[in-house]
Amino acid sequence: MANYWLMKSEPGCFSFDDLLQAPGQTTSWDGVRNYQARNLMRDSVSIGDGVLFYHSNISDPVIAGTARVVKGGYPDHTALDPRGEHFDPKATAQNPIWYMVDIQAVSALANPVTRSMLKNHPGLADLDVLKKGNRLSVQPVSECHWRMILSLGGMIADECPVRRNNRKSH
DNA sequence: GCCAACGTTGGC
DNA sequence: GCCAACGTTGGC
Repeated sequence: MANYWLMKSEPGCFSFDDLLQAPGQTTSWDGVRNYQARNLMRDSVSIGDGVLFYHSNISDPVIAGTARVVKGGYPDHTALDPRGEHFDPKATAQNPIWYMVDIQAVSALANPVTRSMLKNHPGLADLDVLKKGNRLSVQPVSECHWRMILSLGGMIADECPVRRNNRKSH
């Protein structure tokens, strides 16, 4: 069963449009230098998983589009390049320390889902990216949240069936 | 531009 | 191993 993730990028650095224009509409998610995000990419992010592409650190943060994982965790070789900005002197070929995945664009959202739209949706109250102080650049997203967000984005018609079925027990 | 929250570093 | 200092993230 595929999993779902939210990945953050500052659009001034790399935007969803940049991904659409990249060769094969694919990019390596390199340069992540946070152990928690590293562990997720190394151990959990797998081929076929769904990705919400989130534009962070702008006046109106937004989920711009969706992508899919086309290559699971593998060593981030940019840590080995002494001239690159992601160089880590502690990394070696034998002990790469840092890992990355490859993602390929699937589609821009018909209606980009802004942060305020996310905050206004009661069903998304516990979405990780909305939590104060959450800086993790790769975050797990439940299937329920995934569906709600794609629904807000005008990509699918239905909302989360689990939520509908559980409503009586709340 | 401000500043709260977080992760990392390094002295002890 | 503690924790203060620091740098970074990122919403507002």
